[in-house]
Amino acid sequence: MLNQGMFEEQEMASQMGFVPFPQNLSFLPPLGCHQSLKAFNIPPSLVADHHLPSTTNLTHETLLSSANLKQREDQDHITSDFGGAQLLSLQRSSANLWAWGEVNECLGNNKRIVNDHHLGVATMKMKKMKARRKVREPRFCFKTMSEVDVLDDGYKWRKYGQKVVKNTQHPRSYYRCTQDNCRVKKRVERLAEDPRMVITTYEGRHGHSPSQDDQEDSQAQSQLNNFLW
DNA sequence: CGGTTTTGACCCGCGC
DNA sequence: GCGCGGGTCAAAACCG
Repeated sequence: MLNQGMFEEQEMASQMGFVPFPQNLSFLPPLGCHQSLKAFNIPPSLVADHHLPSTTNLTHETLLSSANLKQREDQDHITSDFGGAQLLSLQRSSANLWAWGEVNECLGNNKRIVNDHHLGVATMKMKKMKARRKVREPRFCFKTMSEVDVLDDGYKWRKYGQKVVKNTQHPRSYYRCTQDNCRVKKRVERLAEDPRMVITTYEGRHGHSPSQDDQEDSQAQSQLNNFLW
């Protein structure tokens, strides 16, 4: 829940026409998304909200951060004071409670070694799938007004699925980072109520930097956006 | 020809 | 237990 102070803060910032993304975060949103926001220079009119449109029973997603587990633990009582830029709520959502609970669980169980040699291929596959779905990374989500569905955030993505979700006319697309050993995913969809809005949800954290080429592209994109805005 | 997208099938979690 | 809906897989199609 946002407290009254934060509402006022947001209101004020909106009137000023700019939402400064906190630069002095010691714990950054996953995946270098802060970089994306910074690069895109997203004003409040375009970052209308931060929530997580998903199948989870989430009512208020946050622009959360996740440098490490301990910091997550400490965030329960933080009212996001980032050097005066109290514009992002840091709150433990139900979805992320679930996510972090599972991360903890997996960390605790990482000594478990299973000998799968005797198992059939199908069973192996199933176990892999279960293992993969066991860990749900923290998510970071923002909403922008954009003609294009996929914002260039400097990373290379490969689409691995598309789904029409219930009660929406626009399909949701699923992307995975193409970098080896990088398991970061993102979902892109258009808001049902306002198709001009694109909702991008990142899951996980990159363990690498964007490619040089893409960074240049991103800068070009950013300049284009600045021009348009 | 290699990387990417498309798309139907499948799996899993959840609510009833 | 069953059905529903979201998320993922993987083969085929596509593309540069």
